[in-house]
Amino acid sequence: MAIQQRAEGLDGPAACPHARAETDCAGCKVRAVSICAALDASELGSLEALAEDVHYDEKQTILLQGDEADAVYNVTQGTVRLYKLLPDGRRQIVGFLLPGDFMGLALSDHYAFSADAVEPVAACRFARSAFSSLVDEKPHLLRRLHEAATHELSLAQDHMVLLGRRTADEKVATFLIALRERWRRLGGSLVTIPLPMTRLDIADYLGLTLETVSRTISKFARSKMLLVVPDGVRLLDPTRIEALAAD
Amino acid sequence: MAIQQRAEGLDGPAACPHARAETDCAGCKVRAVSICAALDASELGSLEALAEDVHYDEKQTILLQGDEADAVYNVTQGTVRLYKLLPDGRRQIVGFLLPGDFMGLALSDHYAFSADAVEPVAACRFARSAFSSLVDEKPHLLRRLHEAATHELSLAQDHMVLLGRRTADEKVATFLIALRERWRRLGGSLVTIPLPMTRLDIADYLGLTLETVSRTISKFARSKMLLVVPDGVRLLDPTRIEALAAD
DNA sequence: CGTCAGCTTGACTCATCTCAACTAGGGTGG
DNA sequence: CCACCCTAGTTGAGATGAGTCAAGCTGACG
Repeated sequence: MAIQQRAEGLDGPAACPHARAETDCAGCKVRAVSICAALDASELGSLEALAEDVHYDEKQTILLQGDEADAVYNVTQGTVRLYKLLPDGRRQIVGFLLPGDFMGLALSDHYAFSADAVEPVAACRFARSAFSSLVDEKPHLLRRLHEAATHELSLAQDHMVLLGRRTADEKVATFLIALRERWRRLGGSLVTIPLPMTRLDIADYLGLTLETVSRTISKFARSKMLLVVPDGVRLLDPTRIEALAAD
Repeated sequence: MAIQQRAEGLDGPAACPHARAETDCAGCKVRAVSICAALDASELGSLEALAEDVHYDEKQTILLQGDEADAVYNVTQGTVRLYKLLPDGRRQIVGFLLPGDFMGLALSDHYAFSADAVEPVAACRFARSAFSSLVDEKPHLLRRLHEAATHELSLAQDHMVLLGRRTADEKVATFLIALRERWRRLGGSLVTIPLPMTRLDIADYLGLTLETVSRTISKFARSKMLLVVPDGVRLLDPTRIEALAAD
């Protein structure tokens, strides 16, 4: 089952956040879908020299908003939530990272959001200064980074539409369809959508409460649009969900 | 008064969207705050050769989502709204552009949003192909573009927090304080905030209805936090508004 | 076997929306 | 020059989608 597949490959108990391990870009499963695809074999070598393989446990913090941005990351396994907090604790999740996704596009001095592991995560970590120098040397890597940033910006604008103008039903449906598409690109199923994040995570991503998310998913299940399975949902009538998610 | 200042300088009745006019980058009032600040005098010359001075009337469409992206723009005067529409007509404004702001950061094939003039607008228009070539030749221009894109992304994430997790009062207060800061950088007043956009525009930016925006502003006025003036507001008690906008 | 985090469901509340009436300017044409 | 209209804004009264509070369920884990 697709859900279990994602948990495989985590090499043993070495889930320490700073485990040094030899990085193997050539054999990297997510290279084709990541920033690294911009590089040729020799450039990959210089990137590999910079990379440090790091692992994080479920719920472990990867970085905090406001901290000095001393590294950028490329997620290779697991799911990461990126979020911002208001002073009183209200949280808005601004995105989920899946394998192949890059964190730290801004190359700025301080992180603009916090990040932690939704489930066990593996990532390539690059010292910011070294990565930044590499970017300065390789304009096409910068171009790729810029493309990634503007793609992110476009997704952010789509998410604004969702947060500002869509109903709870539409929000949940849109979330499921978009997530299905992302898993599909990573070789996932078209009908079973893994949901490694909690209902609260989904709620904080969609601008809802966890109860509303739960009720909405239950309603979809009651009307036979989907089936709730452990750590995910299975779409029974994708057409109706897609209709709710339209545009 | 700051509000009238912004209307000045529009050269006469030539408000046709494609009026050719000699562009004068060296004497440009918004150069220091725009993308163009990345260029030296000689580079400015090659940019100037590409630039076309265009004007738009109030409410005039500048570009439409989905259209082939044949140009990028730098706004020099006026205010532009960027927005996305849902199939049933619901609208989310994803941003307002003020003088100095760049439109078309993505350098992509098709526009991701629509844009029209809130009030009379003047802009420098660059053919995308020519601009893209210039970017390829000048890595530091690309770097500047990337910085602008990641800054936009950061603002977009802040806006997600606002849309997903803030109350109507907080939304309006945050909008006013952020807009004041933007006008201030352009030499505007600290107490009078010009609001060239309608209540409906503000509502569609904040994920509210125009009635809620109007009521909220009236409430702020009733509690002596601000004074409603023609085409804007004057802050009487900035501290309390800032408190509502905190973080 | 008890505890606890995650999830579901119900009953009730409330912030915001909807519908509607009314006011104030600004522009236009008779 | 005034009457009309149209857009923008304000305000009220009532409706409602989503939130809040609370109880209970379930499976994982020590």
